[in-house]
Amino acid sequence: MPPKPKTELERQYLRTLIIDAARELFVSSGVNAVTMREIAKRIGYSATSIYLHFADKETLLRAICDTDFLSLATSLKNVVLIAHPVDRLHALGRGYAAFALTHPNHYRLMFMTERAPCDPEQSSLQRNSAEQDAYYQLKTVVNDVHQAGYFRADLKDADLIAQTIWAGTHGVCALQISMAEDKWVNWCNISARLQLMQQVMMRGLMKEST
Amino acid sequence: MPPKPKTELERQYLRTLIIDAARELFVSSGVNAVTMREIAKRIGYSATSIYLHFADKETLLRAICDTDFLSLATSLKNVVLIAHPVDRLHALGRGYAAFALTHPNHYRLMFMTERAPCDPEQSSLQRNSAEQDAYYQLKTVVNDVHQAGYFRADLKDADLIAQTIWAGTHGVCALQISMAEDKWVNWCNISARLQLMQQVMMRGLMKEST
DNA sequence: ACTCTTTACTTAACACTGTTAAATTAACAT
DNA sequence: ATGTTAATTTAACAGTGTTAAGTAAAGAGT
Repeated sequence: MPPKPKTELERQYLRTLIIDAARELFVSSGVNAVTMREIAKRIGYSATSIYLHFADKETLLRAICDTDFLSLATSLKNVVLIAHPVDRLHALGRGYAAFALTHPNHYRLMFMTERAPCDPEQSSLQRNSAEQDAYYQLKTVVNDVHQAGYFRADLKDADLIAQTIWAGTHGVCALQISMAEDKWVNWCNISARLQLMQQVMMRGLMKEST
Repeated sequence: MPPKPKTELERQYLRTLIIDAARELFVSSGVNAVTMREIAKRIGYSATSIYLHFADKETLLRAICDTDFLSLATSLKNVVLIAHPVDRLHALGRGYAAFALTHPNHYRLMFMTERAPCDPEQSSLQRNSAEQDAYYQLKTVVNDVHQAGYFRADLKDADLIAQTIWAGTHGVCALQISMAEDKWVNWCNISARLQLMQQVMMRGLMKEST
């Protein structure tokens, strides 16, 4: 049943219909379970129709990624309401980890999967936006803590500090996601691991107080 | 050209021939480039012959993994020669990161890829061996440092400490491997990131000295 | 010497994948 | 009524992991 010329809005609608179906599939069964034919079946189209909206599977996955980056940033947006900058940093870490562990498949796709490097030029997201760029959010809070004079005197590069904090949290989450079921290691409780990592980061980066 | 009955030794030889060919392929081109047919072509056999030695591709990859776990442990073996336990811990971290960054494809396969959980029972490696188990090596050194009284008083669980140190180093390496090319983030020098992480870990975990 | 079994291996085939080329069919413009 | 255009589908290609069925060589038994 072949239809009529479509408005831009209708195209947009179909586009998000595809993305949503693809999401749903891969959230529950991982990226390998997502096949073009399966996505198509879900939305009642044929597989080739997807190619009218996305150049290939990689591009489609990237589009999912983009919406996920946005939802990560959105979920972290409220930390700016917290008064004390160090508390903000803590909250950011907890929020980030919560996102990673409640959406492991998304997290894997966003930060752990081999993929063509993201080109900020052609992303739908805005860089250095407090609403859309989680890395910018982190860097902002790091800057706040820095300005407030909490970091050790020898730490001056906000990017370096931010990337180290990120790496620490990412390390705990990533190991949890890909190795938690592995019986070789006697894994401790994930909350304990997260908490100690936060503690270690803070103690390691900040001046010794009291 | 169909051959004759083979001795156990000949079977072993062919097995490692397959593993080596598969390694070579995936070291240079990543796991997706490794196809059964391509491996077979390399060693002059047909694809189905591989199934006489490995149940499926997953099992073959796991076998590669096992040899890589061994080579990681081997590369770290010499740190026991270092006299001071804290220096040992440092060296372990550096050695681990060096392995990760010089063998990114292996590292990805070992620690970042979705796969059926490793069952220690049927691994060819020995757990809790100073020569074959990198996690055991780490835990041993952590215990040494603990016994020498360097860790903060509230830190008592050697597994938790070891897993946190691991996560920190893993975080830096993993982000480097999957995101280094990403232009969204203004990445600092990888050595600087590694060094700061080590520093932060040490400062965060150990008593304040001098 | 001739069979018979076992073993190592290959070819053929299946069911699936992403992707492209070639129809098909509906709506619109003239 | 005709032609054009756009949305969609079916058919097909080249590739994947994997299995079933065949083939040929070596050795054992008589």
